[in-house]
Amino acid sequence: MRTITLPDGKQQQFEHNPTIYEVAANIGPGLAKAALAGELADNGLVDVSTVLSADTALRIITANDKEGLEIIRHSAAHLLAQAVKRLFPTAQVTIGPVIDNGFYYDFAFERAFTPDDLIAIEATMHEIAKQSIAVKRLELSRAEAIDFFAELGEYYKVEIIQAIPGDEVVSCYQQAEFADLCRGPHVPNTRFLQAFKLTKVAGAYWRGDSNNEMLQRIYGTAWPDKKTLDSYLQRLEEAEKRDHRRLAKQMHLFHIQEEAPGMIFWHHKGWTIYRLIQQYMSEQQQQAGYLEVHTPQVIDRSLWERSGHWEKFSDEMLTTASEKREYAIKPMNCPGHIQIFNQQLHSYRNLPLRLAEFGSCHRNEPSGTLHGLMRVRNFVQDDAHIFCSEDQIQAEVVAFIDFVFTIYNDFGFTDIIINLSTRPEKRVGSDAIWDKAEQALSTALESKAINYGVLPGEGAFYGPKIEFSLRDCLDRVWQCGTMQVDFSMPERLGAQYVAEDGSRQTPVMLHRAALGSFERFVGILLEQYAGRLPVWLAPTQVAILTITDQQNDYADAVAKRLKQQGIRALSDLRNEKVGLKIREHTLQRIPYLLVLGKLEVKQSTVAVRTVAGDDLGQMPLEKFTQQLLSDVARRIAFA
RNA sequence: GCCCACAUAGCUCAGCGGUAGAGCACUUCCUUGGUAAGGAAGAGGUCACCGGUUCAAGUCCGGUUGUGGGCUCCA
Repeated sequence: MRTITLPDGKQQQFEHNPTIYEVAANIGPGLAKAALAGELADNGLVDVSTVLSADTALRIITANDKEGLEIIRHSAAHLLAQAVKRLFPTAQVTIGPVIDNGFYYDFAFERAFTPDDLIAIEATMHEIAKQSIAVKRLELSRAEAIDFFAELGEYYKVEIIQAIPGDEVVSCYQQAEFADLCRGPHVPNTRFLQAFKLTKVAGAYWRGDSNNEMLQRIYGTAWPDKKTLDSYLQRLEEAEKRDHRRLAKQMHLFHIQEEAPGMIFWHHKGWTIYRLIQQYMSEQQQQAGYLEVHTPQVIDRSLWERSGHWEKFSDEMLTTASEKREYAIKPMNCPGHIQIFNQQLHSYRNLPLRLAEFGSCHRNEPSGTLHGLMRVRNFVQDDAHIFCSEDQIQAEVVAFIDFVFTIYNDFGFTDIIINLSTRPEKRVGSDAIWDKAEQALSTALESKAINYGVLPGEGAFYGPKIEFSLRDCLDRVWQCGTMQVDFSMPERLGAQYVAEDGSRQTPVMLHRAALGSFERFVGILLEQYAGRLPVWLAPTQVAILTITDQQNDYADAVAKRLKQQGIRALSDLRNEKVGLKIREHTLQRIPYLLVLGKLEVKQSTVAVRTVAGDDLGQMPLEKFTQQLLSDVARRIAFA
């Protein structure tokens, strides 16, 4: 007698040991048809074919569950591998995990898969899915599994199994002629796989190591049904319209050209956004106790040798020479700030000392990594270095976390990804120092009750860091803010202060940036707002549109008044219909359009239309400007 | 840096061995029109660059540079 307890507390009794499928069928034929897997109290997710040989709590998983969708995607990856093996028997399979929105599978194959191959593979996948092939779980000993895959010529699989400890049973999933090493669970039948699409091919290193050979990765997306697949594909298309590179062309913000790869030609409108953000940061930092400084763009090689950067990053540093001296164009600002610190003997009373610089840095990033404004070779950091004693670290880190959140909030970001990156293999400094530094950061995060992930081994060579990352329009994650504890560089470059007891001490240096780089931040900001920036950041806040040339004098007077109040306004006096003017300036994402015709001149008003298409009606100019200036001061998006 | 794809007018794209095309933008003229495109005419291209195949090359082949998507990297 078996008793199975369902999530709603109801129990089912069986005379025998039932499978999960039987339990589902007992509940109803609809659920039996939809059941993808089961979740057991002790065992986690298992196949529907699992026999329940003990009383247990059970949750039936369908495509409507998050876990069910992942199973569909995982099984879709197997289906992809099966189709590839059918069409290209000499291709070897490797791994095929689930990712956000879909899956991928890496193959080793003697030639590149073409876009046409992808179409053929997808068609074969659909064929197999339609054949309703049962997916069966096999359990093998490690030795049997090695023989099994060696027989098939799947040497990557053999390598994977060889890494599994000797006493473990390994599971495989078989669907018709195809078998894959896998923990499972999987859909019971290929007919559950209906709504999928292969999206792209790309190279990927075996085991993610660039010393290894490159495999071919086929990406796909999979959903419970056609409708959700279609809506996903449509969302993707919409997201691509927010791409900052596309917006930059439409709105004339910046461009990049062949002669300066990874470097930005800022046009006036883009530069206005950039300057507004800098101005804002400058004000915020001043209030937070930072002192702005400025250091040379080009510094003798010897300083970079002493700082340790030459040894580690010389390949990515741009150099120049003059009068037999070799210089590096600065890739970072910290050594420069230490030089400023070292120009006087500091007392512990003057710490923490916070030196800030909007420092223009050049890094010769590998060509394949460049990406619009997000990854460039010349960027300006909102950089600062805090010189402090060990006791002050905690408070400074906590204060900075608050600082970052305030700023991101002002820019309208709420989805902030926070990670703590800990000691890498190649590093300077003793373990005791690293313990202390990592501790300082994690304690600060916990004191603010912040949810964060840990990235083991991802820290900088001189210290651990907290990273604040934001997402772009395609949900790719980009690191923006950072807070890094550095116990090494001040010592290397001879920074000292006099402690309370008169002894010379080496300060701790905290490297930090809130936005990261202005370039990347502008990129993220544009995508966040699809180009419709909040009025305080909009490069042009108001466009003045005349209906006929009868209103030109009035328009000039309105424009003059707006500019007097520091409002960024343009006048469009062209001999064109107002409909065309509205269209063009709306496409330029100007938040407010003032339409001036006979009526407005007569009544001394302006007719206000927003970028969203709302007609706010006629009002006196001063009423409009007061509202706008108040919105700007409060940094809110629109009236 | 590695893998794949792409590069044609200012922009978006068509053309895929046989005399360079469209729409929008631009210039000129007409139009003075009230909330997302008024009309007409005109001008605009060493088809990224270098080399090869061919009677003939945007078109086929090789290389270079850049861009896009991944991978690796990111002080």
